[in-house]
Amino acid sequence: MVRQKIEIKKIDNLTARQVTFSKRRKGLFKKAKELSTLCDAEIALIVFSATSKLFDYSSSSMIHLIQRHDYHREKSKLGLQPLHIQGNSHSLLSKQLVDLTIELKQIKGEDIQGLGMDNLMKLEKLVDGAISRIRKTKNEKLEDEMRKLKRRASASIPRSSPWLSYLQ
Amino acid sequence: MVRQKIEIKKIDNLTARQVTFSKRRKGLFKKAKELSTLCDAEIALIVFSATSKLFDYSSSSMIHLIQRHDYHREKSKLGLQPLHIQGNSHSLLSKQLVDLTIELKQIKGEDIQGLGMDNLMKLEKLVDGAISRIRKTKNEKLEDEMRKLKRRASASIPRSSPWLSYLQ
DNA sequence: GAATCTATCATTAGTAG
DNA sequence: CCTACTAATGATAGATT
Repeated sequence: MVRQKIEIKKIDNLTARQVTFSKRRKGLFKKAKELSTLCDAEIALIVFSATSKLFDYSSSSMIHLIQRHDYHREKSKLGLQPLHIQGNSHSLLSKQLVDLTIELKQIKGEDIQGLGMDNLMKLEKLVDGAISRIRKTKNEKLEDEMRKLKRRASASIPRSSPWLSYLQ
Repeated sequence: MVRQKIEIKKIDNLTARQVTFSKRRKGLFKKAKELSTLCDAEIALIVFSATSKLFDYSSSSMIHLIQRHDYHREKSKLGLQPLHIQGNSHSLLSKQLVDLTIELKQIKGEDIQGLGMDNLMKLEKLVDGAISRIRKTKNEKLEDEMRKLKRRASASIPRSSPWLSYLQ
């Protein structure tokens, strides 16, 4: 038989429904992954079959995405409680977590599309500072190692040894 | 121009990425709804754009699905706590908070005395990547502004206007 | 159930408005 | 930010194994 266009309502036939579920589920997950890759989006997808089997996918961590989702709702829908976090200390923690996560991502140079020029320049300055501190520390450590090496060397080798003179 | 098959990796061009995001996101939500209807499945879909905008869909209640998801994890991954339902998740949250805070400090180049050479070099690499991404984004934004300006200019000003020719 | 096939339908890249 | 267009790619219904 040739393929028919189907109407979007529950498929009556059990076997046909299961087959379609398996095929379309696969397609859906594929599309979700593609969107995440192509457009740098964070995606969480949860699917329960009619028989309560779980299938899920998340481009990063499911907990993080779900918390971010809550956080968003909390912010936007005035005063609406985050959905599954009880008590204020908890939601405060979760808010801090989301804020920190965002800050961290931005410092890593991710999720910065939404920033304006001014914030981008602030970020650049911050990261510039970071890298110079990191390099400074690296150099200090290197010099430290050098000094140790040198001390050990001059203790066990005659001072006149020519191949170490460049350290002195 | 004729359509090309595209490879699944992050789209470079900012505008193209946004357009594709909008189109494919629409398609993804449609497919999710269809699957839910056709096969009687429960589905939750959360999408964050690169600019941190939230889009979501749930065939029933989001909270219900998320809790069901947690419950499933709890059962299957021996003893792993449900992620955001009271009780111990509090300590889990605060541990994450502490870890994140430390990571953030170190990326800013603070509190790095205790690190070894290997970790310092990893940090340097990370921050190097960050700064180039930040600069790239800055440039994209600049170019975008330029393009807009240019378009507006050529639309409202006779093409022969000499003082804008450098933009063309 | 899963894999394969293929005619058909559905989505979308590239572009313009 | 949409909407619309079109040619091409991609997904899948229905059947078979």
